[in-house]
Amino acid sequence: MTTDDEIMEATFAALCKHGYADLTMQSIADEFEKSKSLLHYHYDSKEDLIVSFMEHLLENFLEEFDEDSDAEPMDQLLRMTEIVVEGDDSEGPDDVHMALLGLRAQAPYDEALRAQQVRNDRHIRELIADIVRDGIEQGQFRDDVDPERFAAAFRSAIEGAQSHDVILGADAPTETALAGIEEHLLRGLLADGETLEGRTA
Amino acid sequence: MTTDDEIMEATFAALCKHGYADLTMQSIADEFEKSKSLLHYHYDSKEDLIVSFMEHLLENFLEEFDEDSDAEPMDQLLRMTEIVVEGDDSEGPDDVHMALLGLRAQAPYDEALRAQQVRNDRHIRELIADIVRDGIEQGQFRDDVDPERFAAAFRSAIEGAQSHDVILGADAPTETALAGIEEHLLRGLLADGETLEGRTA
DNA sequence: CATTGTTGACTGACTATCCAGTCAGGGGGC
DNA sequence: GCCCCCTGACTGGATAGTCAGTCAACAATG
Repeated sequence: MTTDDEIMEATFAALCKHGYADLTMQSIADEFEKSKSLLHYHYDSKEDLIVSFMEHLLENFLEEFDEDSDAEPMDQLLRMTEIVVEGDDSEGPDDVHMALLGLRAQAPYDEALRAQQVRNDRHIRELIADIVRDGIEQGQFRDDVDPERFAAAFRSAIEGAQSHDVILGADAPTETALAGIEEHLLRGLLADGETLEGRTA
Repeated sequence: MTTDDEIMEATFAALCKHGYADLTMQSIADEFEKSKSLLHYHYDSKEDLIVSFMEHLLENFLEEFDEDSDAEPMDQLLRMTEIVVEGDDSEGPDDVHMALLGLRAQAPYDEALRAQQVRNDRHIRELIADIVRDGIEQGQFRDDVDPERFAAAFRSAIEGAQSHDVILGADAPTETALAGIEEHLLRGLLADGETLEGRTA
């Protein structure tokens, strides 16, 4: 593993432990074996490091999701719902999302962060819209659905649910929200004769 | 206006200007005419002040929304969508939401903040579920809708859209998200014969 | 009425601590 | 020898919180 990878991991660990507001270069350094000075050697500033970390997170999500790009459209949407709202079981459940939430909240005050977030948003909405277009072409989804409009609403819903899951912790109504998204957003997508039976988010 | 009110206003102003991560007692003090020491005189600690501020925000939202509790159910949902996603025109558009986002992101690391957020969430989901129940009773909404499940999905969607609006700023697809929520979430609520025509979010 | 406490709101100066970033230099591979 | 990673000690500035004391309002007392 390269030093840069180690720094990304340490940043992730520190962010989960302290949150963005209390994230310091020292707390990042404490999470790996080398020194704080080395962070400044590899990155010009704290902001520089954070922006790199955000790119790193986006790449990770895309790798994670691209695994099954040949699945059926509805299954892909269900899988995305699952990954976004609950997280992948391969890592700590809410950790990535806690880190992400802190970075997002900082975006309005930091142009570099905001720009990265905008790229992220565009990428994911296009991903959703493409899946919807596939579903329409294959006749599984209604053909009067506007893919972009659906993508915007769907992404708001799953990221909203993700935020609640992280913010409210044990008191989050995550299962209810998932069921609601499935029933009220995804089901309306289906063409006549198609059904959600046998699939689960 | 009492001193406490002034402090709440100053906290709000400082939070909008600097974001939670860079919020200091000094930056709050700079936003009003009295001294930083006075903040410590009225509140034991920074955390204490912030929690009070969160209660203050919730009260404000409820007052704002309770204005037209006798409107028709669908109009109430549309109005809530509008207020949550775009903000009320009476104040700066994104300011409250920027402040809110920062506080939310901090909740996982601060039990007092999290507890306040949980109360907030319960209150608002019950508000939505009650509106849905009204709509069902009045025959405007389908009677096979589960109010709690809808409330969870709806709240995720509008708060997700709110977050995007704040995070992405000018690049946010807010209009598209609003249209998507209206079309894919709210329309599915309507009983046969009812229509969204003539209403707008 | 005038003097004398008393209390609550408020302040400026202070401190101990912590922060991001710097810098001179160590050490190992090529 | 020279470049590339890397380090520990350092600095100047900022931070939350403290503290002694000011000031105006008010009540009680003579």
